[in-house]
Amino acid sequence: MVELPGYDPEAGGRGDGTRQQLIDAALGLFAVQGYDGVTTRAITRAAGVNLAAINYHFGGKQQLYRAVIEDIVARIRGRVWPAADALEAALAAAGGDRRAVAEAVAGFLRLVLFTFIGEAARRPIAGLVLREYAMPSDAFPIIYEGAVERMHRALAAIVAAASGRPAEAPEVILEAHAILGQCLGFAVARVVVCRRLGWDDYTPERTEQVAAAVARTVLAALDLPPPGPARG
Amino acid sequence: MVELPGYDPEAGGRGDGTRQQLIDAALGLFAVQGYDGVTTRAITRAAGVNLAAINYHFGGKQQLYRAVIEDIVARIRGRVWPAADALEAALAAAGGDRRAVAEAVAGFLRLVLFTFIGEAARRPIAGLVLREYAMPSDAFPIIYEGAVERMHRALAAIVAAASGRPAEAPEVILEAHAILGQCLGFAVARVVVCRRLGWDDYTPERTEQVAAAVARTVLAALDLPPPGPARG
DNA sequence: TCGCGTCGAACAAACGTTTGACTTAAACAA
DNA sequence: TTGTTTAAGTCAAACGTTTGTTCGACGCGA
Repeated sequence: MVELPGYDPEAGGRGDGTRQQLIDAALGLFAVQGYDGVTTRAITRAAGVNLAAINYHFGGKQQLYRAVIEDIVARIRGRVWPAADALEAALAAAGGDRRAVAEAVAGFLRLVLFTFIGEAARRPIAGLVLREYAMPSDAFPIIYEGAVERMHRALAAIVAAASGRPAEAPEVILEAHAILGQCLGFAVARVVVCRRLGWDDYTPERTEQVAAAVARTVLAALDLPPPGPARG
Repeated sequence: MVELPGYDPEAGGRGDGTRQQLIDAALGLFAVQGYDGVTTRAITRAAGVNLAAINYHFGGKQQLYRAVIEDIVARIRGRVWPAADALEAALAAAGGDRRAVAEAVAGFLRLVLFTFIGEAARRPIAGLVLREYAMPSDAFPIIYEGAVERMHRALAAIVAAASGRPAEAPEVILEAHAILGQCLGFAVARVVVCRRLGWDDYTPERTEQVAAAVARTVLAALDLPPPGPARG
């Protein structure tokens, strides 16, 4: 983590290691404490680099934040876009087979949930995204166009496929967002969920429980067959 | 603590007005910009009072924040607790009448939604609560025990009544939270919803649309009859 | 008179940023 | 090889500003 000074941790320029270390450290801190709650000194200390490195590599705290956003959007995009494409292809291929639709939906929801609350390493990503929801900065369009909108359209396609209504209809979009909210709710209100259930934190097993509950609720809401005990 | 019974806010001491002005101004600012994003100078300027008033009346910025939390919890409690009591009474009275259960549920959801996103004046409340979800301070227990848990238990009672399972079962609690998430999602991701639908902001009419979409989704998920076009 | 509340001014600490000297790796000439 | 140059990167120290907080004087009703 804290690389020894003087030597390049990776091939290429000497400073590439410092740059990435700053982004990684800043991601974790921004996600937990917010932009204003984090000082440049805290970031550089966590990254194990000199205080002046932020301004040298990024030009300032604000530009570092933007770099962090671009970094996580690239990561989300690599995960969500292929899944969204696959989902829409599966919906088209399913035709009227509601059981096939249900399975595609459940799989997509599982991926969204695990992206949000699954691995602890991925949690800062959700934290930053939710923070941009609550207090959009000028980096919000990057997130929206790079990741959120694609996921949202996929969810609208789900509702459209299950109900036969057009995916662009406002009520379909609203219902799609209601479904997204079910996933979001477990990310944004983690503290509440854990407190209610006596959990200290999410674990992979508990995330499976959450995913199962969300799948039950969503599939029932869409009048799709519930997930069978075993694959059909 | 912030209680006023027996005392009237204005006619009493000279400083009672200043105290409330500070709480009101701080609520709006904290909700939009977060604790660290707001300076004591901005608060006192917005409240139209002297800079030293915060420390005189509350002892510091942190204690002012706590007073704000206690203030909004009292407001939420006055709205949510009676509704939750009424809901559970209605559920008990409904017995096996699923249409009656559906109506009680829809009414409760509407109230929750309007509390979160309805009137613009009430929006800072949701903003602060969601902020405490994301970054719990030592004031979080006040919110949780004063408002959130009661609402959460009412939602669990809904799921229990609709499905016949015990309200304390973990999967029932999880599904209840999934329902809450549908409401939360429209508060936390207001920017996304508005962007997707070309809205500039929520209006009372649009909140009705949202409430209708949530009601459809939730009632379908609980296998309850959909809301009729007119009251039955 | 006293005590409460308000006010402008000032405080020390922390903030983001800048500076200039130093270190390092690679390129070039002999 | 050897010596020099060059540019990139690192570093401790300091910059000016803003932060939350404190202070002492002042106004006013009791």
